[in-house]
Amino acid sequence: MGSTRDEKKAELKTRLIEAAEAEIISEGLSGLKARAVTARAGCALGALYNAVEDLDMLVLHVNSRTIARLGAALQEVAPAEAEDPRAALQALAARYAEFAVAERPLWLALFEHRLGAGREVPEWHRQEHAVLLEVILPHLARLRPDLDRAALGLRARTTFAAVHGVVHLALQGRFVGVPMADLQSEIAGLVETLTAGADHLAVRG
Amino acid sequence: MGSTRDEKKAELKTRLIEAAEAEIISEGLSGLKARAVTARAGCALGALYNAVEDLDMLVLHVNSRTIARLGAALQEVAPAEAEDPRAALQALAARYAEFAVAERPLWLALFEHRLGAGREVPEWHRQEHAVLLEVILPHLARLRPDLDRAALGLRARTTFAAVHGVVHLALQGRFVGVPMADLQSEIAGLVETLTAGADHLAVRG
DNA sequence: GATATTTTTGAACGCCGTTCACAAAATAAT
DNA sequence: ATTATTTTGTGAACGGCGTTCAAAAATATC
Repeated sequence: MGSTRDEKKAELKTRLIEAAEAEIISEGLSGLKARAVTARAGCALGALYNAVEDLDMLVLHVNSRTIARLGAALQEVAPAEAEDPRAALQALAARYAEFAVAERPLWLALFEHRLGAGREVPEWHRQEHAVLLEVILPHLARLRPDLDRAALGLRARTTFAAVHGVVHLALQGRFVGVPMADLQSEIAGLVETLTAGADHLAVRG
Repeated sequence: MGSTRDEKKAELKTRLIEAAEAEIISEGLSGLKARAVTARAGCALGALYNAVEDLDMLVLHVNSRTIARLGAALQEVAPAEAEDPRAALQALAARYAEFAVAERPLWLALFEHRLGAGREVPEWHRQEHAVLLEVILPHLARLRPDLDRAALGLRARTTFAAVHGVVHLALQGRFVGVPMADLQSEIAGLVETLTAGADHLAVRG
């Protein structure tokens, strides 16, 4: 049995990630405590720092799982071969908001977590966010045949960020945010305006 | 001298707010420490809790000043009587992004600060954010005469949040964010698309 | 000047993330 | 099977944090 050690190590890591996920769900990201996580995972406090670098990295692993689920949910709703790009973008935005509302604490952790001073998000995790742009890109490309690849890449980021901003401010309950009751209809209105404008600008050149 | 006491009390509070502002600028919101603030303000640690409720409330006072400056900057750039609503919205969005870039730590504090569990942002501070919507509303109203007052109020929130989202993700340096070098041009493109779409939808009904 | 009130002070408290000397366990070597 | 070696688990201890509070200093009132 040359693999028992690595197996147990990986198992503990998984248990810690799941415990952290559960803690974020019930207590929020700011309520995530090393002692509570290790207690829930059934290990000693110090074991956390053997399994992962520190608490920040544990959050990154939770976020990694969340974004995988989010990406899957988005890819499911609007395949790249979909006929109508406007309908596809509407479906994507609606699904994005649904996910954020349904999994609020985990979705918030995705965007509100900050690494300690001077530390950089590792590249493997940065790349996981690419799916958020990839699901938009093909539909946006059909809508704006006048834009080149580079401009489309930027516009995909901008379009995502616009919808994201509406969802984020609403979920935070900020004064300037849209009330939760109007979130889906406002996002639909925003995407309608964006796609109408895109169509108009593309046709005119 | 019947007023010396209240004067000194208010003076200390001001000094603490200014010290907190300076600390946020140099260390970021997460680098704000009670000991550093009181040292900079030239008072004892405990004095902070006599001047304000706690550190969170001190941040709220800093945010109050920031949003006043931001509101003034926006009102200056696009008076409500401006002729062209599309140009006005472009100018507002550009100015918003400029302010965020120029005062990054303070602007971030405005949107990333969270009160401790269960606590609510006091109403006086919530209302201070209204200016962000008020500067948009008249121009949006001209662009969308088909919408009633309630729908316009919601759409102002949505429009603000869309631009805000692009700026926020860019300033955080997130993977999905637009590169800082392209921020202004992407915001211009977003507003162009939004206003073109709004115009199109309003004309058709 | 004496008394009452308010403000200032900084040591102390409890909680936090993180470390580390040590114990236990698993693997390797003999 | 026994010993040696390496890895993993443990939890007390550390330093830093926001916050509190009894005592001291400062100010107001008479």
